[in-house]
Amino acid sequence: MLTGKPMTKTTELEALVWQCVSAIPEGQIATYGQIAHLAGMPQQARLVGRILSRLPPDTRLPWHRVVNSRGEVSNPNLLLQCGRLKEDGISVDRNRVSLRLYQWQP
DNA sequence: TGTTTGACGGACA
DNA sequence: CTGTCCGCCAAAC
Repeated sequence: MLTGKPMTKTTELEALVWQCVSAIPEGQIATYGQIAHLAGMPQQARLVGRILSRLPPDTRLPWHRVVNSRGEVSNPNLLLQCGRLKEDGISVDRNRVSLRLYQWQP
């Protein structure tokens, strides 16, 4: 880690979240709560959302594969995320995807 | 220092 | 299906 920032608890969790998100296969999706759970912090889906909101715009992390528990795109930039999901071969209808069809089962 | 805000979630009406 | 309520918590005010 050469961030210069102190290794606080949240930055450690941040790295864990990044790792979980990067593991989501193309063509599949995960929920914020699911990532929170995988990262060992169940019940803190909100924190996952905040961590993703801080990602640099040029990141390679497939953050677009993360949606809320109802399969809705929560990202303020709906067009970008929906577009990327479609590139992954996922059908998006009214800012929504089918969790039943695409949710990742680790 | 107290309050509000969010890329959330689950229970319930 | 829609909407309300509450738990969660770091960051921004």
